Amino acid sequence: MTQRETPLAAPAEQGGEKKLSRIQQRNRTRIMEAALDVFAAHGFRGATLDQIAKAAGLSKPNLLYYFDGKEAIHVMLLNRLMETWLNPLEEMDPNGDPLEEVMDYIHGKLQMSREFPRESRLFANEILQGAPRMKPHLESSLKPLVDEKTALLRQWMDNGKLAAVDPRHLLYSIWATTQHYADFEVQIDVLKPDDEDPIEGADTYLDTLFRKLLTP
Amino acid sequence: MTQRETPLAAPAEQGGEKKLSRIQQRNRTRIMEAALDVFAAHGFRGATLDQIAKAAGLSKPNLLYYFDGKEAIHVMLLNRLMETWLNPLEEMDPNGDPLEEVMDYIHGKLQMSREFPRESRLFANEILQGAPRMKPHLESSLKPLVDEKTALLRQWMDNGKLAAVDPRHLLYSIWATTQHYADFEVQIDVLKPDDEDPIEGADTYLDTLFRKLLTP
DNA sequence: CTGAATTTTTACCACTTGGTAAATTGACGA
DNA sequence: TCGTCAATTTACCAAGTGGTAAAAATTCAG
Repeated sequence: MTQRETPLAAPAEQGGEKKLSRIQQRNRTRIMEAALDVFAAHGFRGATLDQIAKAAGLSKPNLLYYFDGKEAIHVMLLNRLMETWLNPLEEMDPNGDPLEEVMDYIHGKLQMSREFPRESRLFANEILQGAPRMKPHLESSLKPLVDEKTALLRQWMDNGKLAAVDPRHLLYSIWATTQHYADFEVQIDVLKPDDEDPIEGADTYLDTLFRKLLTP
Repeated sequence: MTQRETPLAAPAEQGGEKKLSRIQQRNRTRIMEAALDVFAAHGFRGATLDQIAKAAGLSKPNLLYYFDGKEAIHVMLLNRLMETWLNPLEEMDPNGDPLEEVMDYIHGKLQMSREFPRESRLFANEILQGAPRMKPHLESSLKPLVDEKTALLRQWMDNGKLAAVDPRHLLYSIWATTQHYADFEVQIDVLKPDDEDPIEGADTYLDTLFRKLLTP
C-alpha cells in the first residue's frame, strides 16, 4: 500500500538551518510520514511516540534526536498542512468566470479529500478538540483569506454573476460536504452498497448541488 | 457478553430493569453528563477517568463503583446517542409531502447540532478514529435505516416528487452540512465577523441550498 | 435504635508514556 | 588511517494512567 506523496514530505526550513545531511532529510521525512499516519488515526493524545517511532522504523530516543518532542512534530505537521489546505481557496481567481471558479474550487477540494484523507482527518481532529495548537494560525492565516474571498463572492453576487446566498455559509457547506468523504470515511464505507468509489458519485452529486444553488 | 448494564439518564425503554436507588440514579446521571463533556472535548483516549470523576464530583474509585470501566462509560454514551441520532431520520414519513419531509429532516438535524453539540462531537470523534467501538452498531442500526430511507427517496424521485439525485449522497451532504456547525464550531467562531448565532444564518442558507436542489 | 447493605474513601499497584543521560556505533573528510 | 562529529542504542525515570482491595462511613429497613 504505497501512500501517495504528500506535500509534507519536505522538511522544515527553519530560519538559518538549511544544511541537512542526506540522513537527516530521509529520517525527518520518514518521521513526518509516520506521524501523519498515527496522528490522523488517533488524534494528538491518542497517538504515542512509540507508535510513531515504530512506524518510522526508528527507536524512540532516535526519533527525539530529530524533533524536540511530540508536540513539536504535531505542530510542524499542522503548519505544513495549512498551506496545502488554503491553496485551492487562494487560487479562486477574481478575473475568472464566477460560477466556474467556485465549481473548480469545489472539485479541487473534493479531490483533496480523496488524495489526502489523512491530512483532512488530522485537521478535523485538531478542530474537534478545540484547535488548541492551531487557533492562532486560523486567526492569522485562514480568517483574512476567508474575509477576502467572501468579499469576492459577494461582489459576484451583487453583479448578478452568482445567485445571492450567504458567502460564509456557502464556504462552510463546501468544506463540510467535501471533507466529509475523508473524515467520515468509515461510516460511508459501512453504508455504501457497492464497491465503487464513493467520491466518484460525490463529484457529480456536488456538482449538481452547487450548480443549482449558484446559477443566477 | 456478560452483563447488561442499565441505561440511566435515558428513559429506560428496556424491560426487566432493576430498581435504582435515588443515589444510583443521581450519580449515574452525573457521571454520564461529565463523561459526555470530557469525551466530546478530548476523544476517548484523550479523556481520563480523573477528569470525568472530577467533573462529576466523585472520586475515581467511586466512579468505578458505578461503571465497569472507562470503555463501559464510553460505550453506554454511544449507545444512548444512536437512538437520538437516528430518530429524525426514522420520522421521515412516506405519507407526508416529500419535499417538506426532507426539509423537516434537515431543519431537525440542524437543530440537533445546536442543542446537542457535545453528542455530535462525541460521534464525530468516534467515526474519525475509525469507529472502533461503534462499527457493529453502524452496521446493525444505521445501515438498514439508511437503506430503507434511500429507497423511499428514490421512490419519491421516480414519481417526480423530488428532483432526481443520488439519495445516498443527498443524505451525506445533509449530515455533513448540519453537523459541521457543531463539529467545527471553533473554526466557525474564529471566522464569524459578528456576534450573531451562526446557526441562525445556516437555517435559511441550508433551506435555500436543498430546496433548490430538490424542487422538481 | 440496630445491624446489614450500600456507598465512599484511603492506600495502593502495574503499566504506559514522554522524555533524558550517557555510552556506542557509524560516516566521512583530511 | 585516523579523528571527529553525526547518528543510534542502552538503560533509565518521573509523571500519569486505568484499575483494585479493603477499610470506613453512610443509608435505610425493621
